[in-house]
Amino acid sequence: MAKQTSYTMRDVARLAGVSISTVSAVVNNKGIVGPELTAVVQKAIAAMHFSPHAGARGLRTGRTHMLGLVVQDITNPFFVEALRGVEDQAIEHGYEVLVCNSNDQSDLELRHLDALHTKRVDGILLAPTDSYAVRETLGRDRAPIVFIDCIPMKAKVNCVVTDNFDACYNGVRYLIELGHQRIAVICGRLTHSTSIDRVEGCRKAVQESNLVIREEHLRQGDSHIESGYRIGHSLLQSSDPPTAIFTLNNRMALGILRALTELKIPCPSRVSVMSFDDADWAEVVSPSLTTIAQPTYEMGTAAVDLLLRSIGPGPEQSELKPQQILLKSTLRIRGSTGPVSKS
Amino acid sequence: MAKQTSYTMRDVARLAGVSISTVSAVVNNKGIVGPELTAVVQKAIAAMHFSPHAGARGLRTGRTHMLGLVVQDITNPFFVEALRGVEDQAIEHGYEVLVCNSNDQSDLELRHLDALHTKRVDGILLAPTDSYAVRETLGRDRAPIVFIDCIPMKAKVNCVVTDNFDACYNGVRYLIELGHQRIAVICGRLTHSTSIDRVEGCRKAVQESNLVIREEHLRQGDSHIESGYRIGHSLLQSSDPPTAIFTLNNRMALGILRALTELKIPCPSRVSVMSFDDADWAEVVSPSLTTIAQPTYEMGTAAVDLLLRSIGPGPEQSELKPQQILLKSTLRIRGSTGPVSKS
DNA sequence: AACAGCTTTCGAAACGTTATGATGTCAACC
DNA sequence: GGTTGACATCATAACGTTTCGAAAGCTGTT
Repeated sequence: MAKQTSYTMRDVARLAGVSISTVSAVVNNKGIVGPELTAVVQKAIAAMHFSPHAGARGLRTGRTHMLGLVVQDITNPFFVEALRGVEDQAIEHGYEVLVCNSNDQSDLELRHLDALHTKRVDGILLAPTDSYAVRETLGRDRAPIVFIDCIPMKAKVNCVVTDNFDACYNGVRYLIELGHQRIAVICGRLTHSTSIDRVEGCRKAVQESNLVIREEHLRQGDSHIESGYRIGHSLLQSSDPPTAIFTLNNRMALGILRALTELKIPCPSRVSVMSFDDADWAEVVSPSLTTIAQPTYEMGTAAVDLLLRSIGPGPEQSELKPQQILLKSTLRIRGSTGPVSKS
Repeated sequence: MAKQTSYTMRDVARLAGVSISTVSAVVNNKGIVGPELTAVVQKAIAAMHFSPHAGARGLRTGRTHMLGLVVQDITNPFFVEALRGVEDQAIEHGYEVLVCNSNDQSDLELRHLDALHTKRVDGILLAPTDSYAVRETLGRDRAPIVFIDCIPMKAKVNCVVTDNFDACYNGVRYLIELGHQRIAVICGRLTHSTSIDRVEGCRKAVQESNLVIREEHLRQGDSHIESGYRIGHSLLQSSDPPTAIFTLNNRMALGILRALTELKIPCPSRVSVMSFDDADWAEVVSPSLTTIAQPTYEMGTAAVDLLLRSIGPGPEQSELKPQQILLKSTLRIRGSTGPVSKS
């Protein structure tokens, strides 16, 4: 018959004929229990399939060994890859990860943050949907936070991000070297530092060559295929279409590609396409997609490292100064970009 | 100065000038506290940003309001989509989800399962890597489990799966109707009920038309692009290549597509390609990919519903009989499949 | 006046751990 | 032979909730 409830240390202690404290000491490898007693206790533990109650332990120690990860959109492979990094690094250090998808809704994000606080996670990794909303809760005596992918405006906080400015600067320079002068940029929401920095990077490269990004060539999308498709159509059918399109997110690039096929515009001979974020299909899609690849997995692991450092070993809220870790991206040149067509 | 630790009900009680039990009653909306006192307490709660300590609560009530989700491979968009369903449905019912990626390693899977038990999650959703290994721990007095995507061999358990047999039967029938006679099938690991059922479905359709799947046309892959690519190469360069390739996983289809482009074999005019699992890129890739789409998100929500039902309202392990929920898939015909070439 | 039956509030005992200080044992030292 | 210290074990008090039964304050009935 199935037991209603698991065994406790009390049960183990009784079976082993020792005190509860001794069991506890064995479970936690304190190394202060004699070898023969240790063996007896371990046998009892094994026999009962005892496993300590993390809740009770957390109540006592103030540590839950759980980390919270809140992402804007788990549908985006970028965040999945980051999640992998986070999880691997977390379990490496004996932590579990509570994953929350805020689905691009700022209210849901706040609800998740509250829930994580209630669960008393030891730390939070946050790719914010709405950095303004989040900042308000920041001051409270909550778990330390590390931001990923995005720096909440002006705030001095721990974060791990790509060098977005640099990456875009280099990407656009590459396009310019191919001879492109009319470059369109499709960005994400401009409330995000991520988008802002990327656009700035593009601007810098363009300005250095005495070019500009025309007003009508800077578009804002929502990071889904559809929006790329829509914007692609509009861009390509305009009176003076760009010769290169730079998408700041790879799913939008898929939309562009679809628009191109539909309109029978050859790529890259007529229009080049380049995209932020690599993907496993980038190589396979036709034409294969030139991308700027972020070290996404490493972003996850680095964020956990930083977080764990700021959690510290004991319950003391060690006040280290906030760190911003900048990761380098790499340009992966493939088939979708080429020299500008002589028209 | 930041507090070391959050406020407790004791603090709230003191501030509101009431007893702890009263605070508890208010927090839990027991509806037994007078209106004016309720207001006072709520004010105190708000003022202190009090949030109850879930660990302590769980210790007392035996419920943690956490669900564990263990998947083989979070890299696979299929599981991400299921995860979305799980999460949405979970928070809908006031649960959080602890996500674990077992990375196709059975030992890691068991470690996750142990960790979840230690955390005393109220229930577990499991897409098993190794259903044999898992079954051993099953009997113990642990949280109820619902399997997703895969039925652990012969065991009578709760699960939510696609009607894999049926889906493949229909898919292959469609290929046969197009005139294909030499159909290759690339399956996943045959220790999985999923793979087995799918292959059986293919076999049935083929046999009904007095055809066979040749030995050398039934290959086993590992669900990653590379393996599709490798197998594709080998299949296409064999002396008597198939006219249609059916991949039981969509990333392998990407590999096939790459092999086709590389070998300059036109699709679908020379070889048709069909794949299990839909993807957002399926429409965009060229040729667009014919797929069998599983209702993945619904698989997640249905699994949570089933799990929550078997958790029941109280701590009593309600012994409902195990249910197997079968979901229907749909065939999405696109550009990668066509009539067999007259050779 | 005494009591019964409500309703509202409270006190105290769990829940399963860990940590601290106390107790007991034994060997070694003067 | 006592004192010291080192070591191994234990009893007990937290940790922050929920829950149960008791207490207190009413209203209405006998």
